[in-house]
Amino acid sequence: MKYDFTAIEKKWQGIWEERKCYAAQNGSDKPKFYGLIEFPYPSGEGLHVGHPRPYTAMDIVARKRRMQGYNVLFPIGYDAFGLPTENYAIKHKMHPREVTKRNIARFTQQLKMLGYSFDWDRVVDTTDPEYYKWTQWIFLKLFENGLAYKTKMPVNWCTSCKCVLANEEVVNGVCERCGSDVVRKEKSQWMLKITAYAERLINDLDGLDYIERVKTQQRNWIGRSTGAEVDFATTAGDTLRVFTTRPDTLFGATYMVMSPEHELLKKWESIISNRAEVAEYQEAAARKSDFERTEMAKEKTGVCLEGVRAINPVTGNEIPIFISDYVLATYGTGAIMAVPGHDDRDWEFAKKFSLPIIEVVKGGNVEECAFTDCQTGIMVNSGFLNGLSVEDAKKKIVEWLSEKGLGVQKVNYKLRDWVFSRQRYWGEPIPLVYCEKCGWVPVPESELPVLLPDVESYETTDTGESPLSLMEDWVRTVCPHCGGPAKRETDTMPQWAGSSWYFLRYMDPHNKEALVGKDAISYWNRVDWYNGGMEHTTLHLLYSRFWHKFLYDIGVVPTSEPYAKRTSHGMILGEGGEKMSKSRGNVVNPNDIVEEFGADTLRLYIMFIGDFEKAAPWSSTAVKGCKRFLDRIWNLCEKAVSDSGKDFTTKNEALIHNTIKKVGDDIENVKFNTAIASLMTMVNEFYDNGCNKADLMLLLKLLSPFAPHIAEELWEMLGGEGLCCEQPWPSFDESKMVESEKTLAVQVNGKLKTTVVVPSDSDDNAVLQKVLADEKMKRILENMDIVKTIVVKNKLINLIVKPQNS
RNA sequence: GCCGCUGUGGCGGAACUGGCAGACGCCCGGGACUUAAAAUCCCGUGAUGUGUAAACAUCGUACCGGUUCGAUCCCGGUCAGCGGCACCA
Repeated sequence: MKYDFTAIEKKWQGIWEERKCYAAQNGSDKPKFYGLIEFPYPSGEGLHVGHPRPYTAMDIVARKRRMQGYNVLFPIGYDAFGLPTENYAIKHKMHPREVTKRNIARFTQQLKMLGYSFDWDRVVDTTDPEYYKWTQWIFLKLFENGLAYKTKMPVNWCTSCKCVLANEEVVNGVCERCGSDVVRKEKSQWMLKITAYAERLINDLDGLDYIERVKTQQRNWIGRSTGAEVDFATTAGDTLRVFTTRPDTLFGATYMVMSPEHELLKKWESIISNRAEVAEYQEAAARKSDFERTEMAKEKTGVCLEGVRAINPVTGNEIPIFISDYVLATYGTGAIMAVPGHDDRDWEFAKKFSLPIIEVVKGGNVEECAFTDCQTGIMVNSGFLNGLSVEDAKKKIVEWLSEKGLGVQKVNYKLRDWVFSRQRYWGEPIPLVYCEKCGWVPVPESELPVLLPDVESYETTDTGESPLSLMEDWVRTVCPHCGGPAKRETDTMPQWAGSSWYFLRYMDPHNKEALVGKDAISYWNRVDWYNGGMEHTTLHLLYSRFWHKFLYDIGVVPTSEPYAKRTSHGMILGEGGEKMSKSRGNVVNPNDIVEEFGADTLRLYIMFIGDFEKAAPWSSTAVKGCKRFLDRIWNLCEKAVSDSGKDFTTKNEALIHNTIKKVGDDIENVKFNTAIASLMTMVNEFYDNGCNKADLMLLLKLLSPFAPHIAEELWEMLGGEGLCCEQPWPSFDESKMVESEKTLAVQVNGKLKTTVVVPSDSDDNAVLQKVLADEKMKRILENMDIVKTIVVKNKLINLIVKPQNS
């Protein structure tokens, strides 16, 4: 009989579904395991060959855990709000809901085709009102707790999407999604105060089992720096406050710089004598996008304020104040003290404007360039700090400043609050109404969800308002507080909203009373293992940690972190090593692979392709190797059935036990490629030295997480009881892992000469005698004295020799 | 500029804690089976050199140097590539 993968895969998918093999039990006595993958955005293109990489990986883990006796929650859902769907709907004059429904149906069919052990009774869809009701509920709680606020501010505006973007969505000055220019625009926006959680988001990383590069990237993004705020008196009478990480260099501060947007400038308008020049500079800066501002970074520009000067608190010197766009309004206090001797930017600026440069940390030549390598060193030209180390100087100056009431220690973060409104249709409506009398009022919980109205057109408006703003009947409402006339908020939430808590809903997806029931959350607790892409590290992963911490604070969830463990997979590249994309025409469709080779081969290949954590190029020829491997197993099993009278003996017991251990360990360490390689080695061994039925059944159990369909079919063919996927995971016997004989490397002066076979754990002398008896070694050692012998047990022997009589 | 990662055959990639570099797979070559092809099975396959051959020698993990009996692995330096952040004071 031939390996008819198409029929076999259909057959077992049907059986698994019918028996509900993969349904998770809430409140079971078994130990629980919650494995999570990032739910897909159901795009119109359907599943891409990149999707199966993380899915198969976690499916393997989930299947192994079930065999190990765990009650496993391995869910799937759809992150279905978002712009591509909306744009497609506009173009084809369909309702986004219809487009979404169609795309989800396609994804579901494709995912089922790959044989994933998802619990299909727990599917969530972020666009389902039963789901987004709770997204809105969380927003209301954030609002009630002062973590959602509306403010007029310069925002990132995508010129093509006609929509506001979060900082995290702007990449190199362009829109992360469409690549169009992003400009700054003053708009009134809903914001979430993620900065209030900056410290906890950074500190709590320490206790998590995340791969290091995820932690590093999040730390960099949050960007903590410790320093001090220092107040400078000015001749105008006002205090100019700055943030610095180097208060120790205060004696070297020879001028100040304010951002062009600094609010003191308005106040000083009347006393600045060159206000026309200042105003011109401010306007020019405002016209530039953030991107242009950084592009211009090469050449420093600025204007010196005439009529106001600052006073350096330690030297008492009057120093000039400049405005320059190299100082950001949004970081620190929007003003700096410039220490040109020890900061590249300040140095460059000082040179251009001929400002004094003072060395305050010994070690460089500040006339040549700024001496920035000064985290350690000795203070000079610094009055009462002279002779101190940088470290001591920092302490002393902060003490001195706080005594005088001129400064305090201060921690700053790069992280900004999260711009949470979008001017688009296909998102969750923000559940607030605006009343002239009462201001912003939350929609009562009992009235959730606030449903998306059916609009005629989803086109973006020319005014930059949400399409919902044109639905006057929907917008007009009554104030829940005073009953007077009020208007609904017409902006919607960003795509990241629904994905910030979806893993909680999986625990209890049909609950109508709460986003997750108390019993469900106390049983499942949190995600044990979450695998996802690096591209979400500073977006979804950070946002969802933030929401989870908030939900913890208000008592909804029992843990302050949502995910105990985070791993990440590399991208699947096109055949030539380039990124797979429609425009390059190198996209591989999983349907084609499944049709030609079967889902098991695709699953196996996508895991065998290379290091899971690194990018790997697709190879259409290498896929065949995995198909061949399955064919070889198929043939072995067929032979075992027809030769059932004969009893083969397994010669290599150690190999079997080593393979069990290796496959198990490799799965835990996301080394799927080497796990498969060791299964291949095992099969090769069976071909060389024979095997019996029991050996094959053991092989099938190890294979089943990787290639579950063929494993079931062959399990049945060999007369196995029950389902292969429900067998206990094989255990290994440590004592049987050691081989009776070892092949040792024999080196002379560190160079390999030959090998010898000795019984395991032979003592050093026995090894040496064996080596000395070897014909080849006799030849080599002729006329040589052995000076030293090094033996590494069961591994190698190294003889250090020198010629005789020398 | 700063932070992080990576560099191994024709290709994808292995190598535990410093101990036989190249597992496993692809490609390629040879053989068996076949009328033939495909499929399958068996053998070979880092480079160079010597040898009819079995075999042997030398070189080899980006490059230069160091530590060590022994280095893909540790240390110092250089080069190249990838990713993140980027005027964050």
